[in-house]
Amino acid sequence: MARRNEHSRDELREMALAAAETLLDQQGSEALSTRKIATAIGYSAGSLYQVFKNYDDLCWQLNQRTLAMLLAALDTDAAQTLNPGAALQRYGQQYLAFATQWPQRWSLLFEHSTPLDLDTPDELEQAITQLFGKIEQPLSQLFTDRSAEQISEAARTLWAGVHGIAVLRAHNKLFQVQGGADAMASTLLERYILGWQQEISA
Amino acid sequence: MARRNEHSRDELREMALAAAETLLDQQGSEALSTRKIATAIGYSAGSLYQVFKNYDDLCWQLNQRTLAMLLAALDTDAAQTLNPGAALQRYGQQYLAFATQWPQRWSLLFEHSTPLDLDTPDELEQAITQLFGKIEQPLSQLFTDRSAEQISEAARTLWAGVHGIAVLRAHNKLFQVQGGADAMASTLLERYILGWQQEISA
DNA sequence: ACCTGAACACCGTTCAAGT
DNA sequence: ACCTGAACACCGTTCAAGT
Repeated sequence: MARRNEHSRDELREMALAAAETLLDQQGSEALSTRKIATAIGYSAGSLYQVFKNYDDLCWQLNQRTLAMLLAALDTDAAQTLNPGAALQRYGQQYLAFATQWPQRWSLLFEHSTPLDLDTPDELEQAITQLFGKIEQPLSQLFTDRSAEQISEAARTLWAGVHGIAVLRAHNKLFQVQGGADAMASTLLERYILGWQQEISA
Repeated sequence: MARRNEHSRDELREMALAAAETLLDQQGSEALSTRKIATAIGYSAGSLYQVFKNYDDLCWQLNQRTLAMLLAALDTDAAQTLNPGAALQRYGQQYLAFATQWPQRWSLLFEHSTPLDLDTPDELEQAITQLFGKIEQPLSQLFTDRSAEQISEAARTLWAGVHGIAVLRAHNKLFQVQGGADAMASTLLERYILGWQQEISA
């Protein structure tokens, strides 16, 4: 049957991704399925394969959108008006706030691992580089006489640290204190920076 | 058919968990299934429900075993012969090494989230408390005049930080430098401690 | 060209029926 | 009491057939 052509390929793709995001937010990644997405937009499951290579590809496209949202949530303009230390603190809080606001999208972004592949979408890599760049900027203001490699390693370390706090909070059961994540991220950043300055002066 | 009774309940349970671990190590959590486990031990899938409440329960029991292994991998006896800073460094390296050696079991432990449940196995909570205790011990040697709450928060923060590094390395694509994780964990611990000492003396 | 519905090979889970 | 095999309600994916 059928030859509806009511929607262009791009429209279909957009509808599918939007429906997937709603399902993801409401029911979690475990409950997400091609059949549910198709039903939600009034198409058959087979139609999705016009627009997505497979389910894995669909997840990557979701993750790309999530990463774009995350980058937008890290407000670089406002950070640049602050002193470097405060800018880092602000990024950390914004990162934790994002993970709180979009727990399911954020989980999919970091837990969906493509099995043994060559690809790793190029646009995703670029977005991650952009994310690190944001953190490197205030760091290089604070540590002017450190090499780019050292700044880069510190940015990755601090981001991993805040990420770890967000991960453990997202999976609950690891902190009894409820509002502790913000304070933990704050002291992590503060003490790391203080400690690094100490190293330099030594 | 059948009334074999060749194995006791405990034997069946042990066989199933061992087979599940092998499948998990070889094919990852995505490919793990009750049907494959049952086939591997020569039983029907239905038999597993004698011994496990459901698939989720099976995963929890796997995770409990993984957590016991992890605790054993953090060698407390040896750490106590070291100075506190070195002991923390050693725990960090052992944690990263464990995540490298058992990537699939370690992933399941931290990514398997039980959906909206009341339970959270008690034994798991206890094991986590034990894990934090190991980190608190050297920390309280280094910071004798800090409260138990402050030591506890620092232990959780440092562990979350090292965990974040392990998570991002496990999912690749976030670090170009390959051997960087060990160095990152090392500087994270060192600078945090140095920074905290700075705070105190201020 | 676009879309569907049936088909295939998988899931977790239950339960009547067999020993 | 223990265990199975069929059944049920789901999956992702493909593809002949329809418009």
